[in-house]
Amino acid sequence: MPRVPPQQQQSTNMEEIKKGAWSPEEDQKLKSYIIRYGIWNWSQMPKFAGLSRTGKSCRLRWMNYLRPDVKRGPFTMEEVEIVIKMYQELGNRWSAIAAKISGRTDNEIKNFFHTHLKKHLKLKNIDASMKSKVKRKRVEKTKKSEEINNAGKAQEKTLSFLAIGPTMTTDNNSMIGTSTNNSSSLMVSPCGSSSYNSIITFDESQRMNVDQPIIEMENTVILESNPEIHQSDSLSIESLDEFDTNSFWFHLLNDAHRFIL
DNA sequence: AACAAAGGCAACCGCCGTCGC
DNA sequence: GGCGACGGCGGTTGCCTTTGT
Repeated sequence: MPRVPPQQQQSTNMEEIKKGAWSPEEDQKLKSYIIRYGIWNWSQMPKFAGLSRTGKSCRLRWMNYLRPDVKRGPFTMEEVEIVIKMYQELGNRWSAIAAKISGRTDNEIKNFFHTHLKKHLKLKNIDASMKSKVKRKRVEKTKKSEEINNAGKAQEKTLSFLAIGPTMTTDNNSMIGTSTNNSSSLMVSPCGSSSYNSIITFDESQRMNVDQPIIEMENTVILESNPEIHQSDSLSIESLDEFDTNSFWFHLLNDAHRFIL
C-alpha cells in the first residue's frame, strides 16, 4: 500500500471534519463508494467518496453498521452463551469474541456485554477492569492469557466469577439457587425441598468439587454473587422483575439446571 | 401530560502494533 | 534502527429512547 506524503494528508485535515451521527446520505455515499471501488485506504477514502469524515470514522461506520454481513437485532441465546463462554476464555478481547459469532461486531458485543450481561451477572472482574485506569499493554495481556492457557488455569479464571444467583423455580418444578452461607456454590434441588441434591462447590485452591452427577466444566453456567438477595432462600420468579421467562438470565439458570440434573 | 432517571447504543478517543520509507 | 502513517482495538462519552414517578 503506497504511503501518502504528509503535506497531502494535511490538505484533508484543513477541511471541516464532521462528527456525530451519520446521515442516510453519508451512509449511501460510503456504501456506494466501497461497493464500487472497494476498500483501499481509509484515510484517503472520505475525500474521494465526497465525505467530510475522518478515515477512522468511515471505517467504523462501515465495519459496525454498513457492512452487508452485519447482523442486526437482539442476540439469540446461542450468541449469548458464546459471548459468556468466550469472555471466560478470552476476557475483554471483544474482537476475538466477535470473530466467533458470525455477523456480530466487536462494538456490538462490547455494548451488549456492558449493558445486559454486566448488569445481570455483575461479573467481578468487569468492575475491576472498569475501575482500573492502568493501561495494560496488549503484549502483556496476550502473554498472560497464553500463560493461563498453557498452565491449564483457564478454569481458575472461570471460577473467579463465582457461581451465585438468587434461588428460583424453573418450569419443571425444580429449584436452582444458591447457598446463603456459602458464597461459592450453585445448588439445584427439587422444588420445596430443603436439601439440595446437586451442589457445585469451589474450594480455596479454585478446584471444583461436584456432588453427583459429574459436571463438565464447559457446561457450567457461572454467575456472580448477588448479596442483596442472599438473605432470602426461596425467592420466586414472580418476586423478581428480571426473572421473566424470556430473559437470558432465566434461560441461563435453566441451562445450568438442565446440565446439572 | 410533564419531567427525571435509567438504559441502550452509535460513535469518538487514545493507545498500540505493523509496515513502508 | 528510527520515524511516521495507517489500521485495529478497548474504553469511554454523549445523545436518543424508554421507563418510572
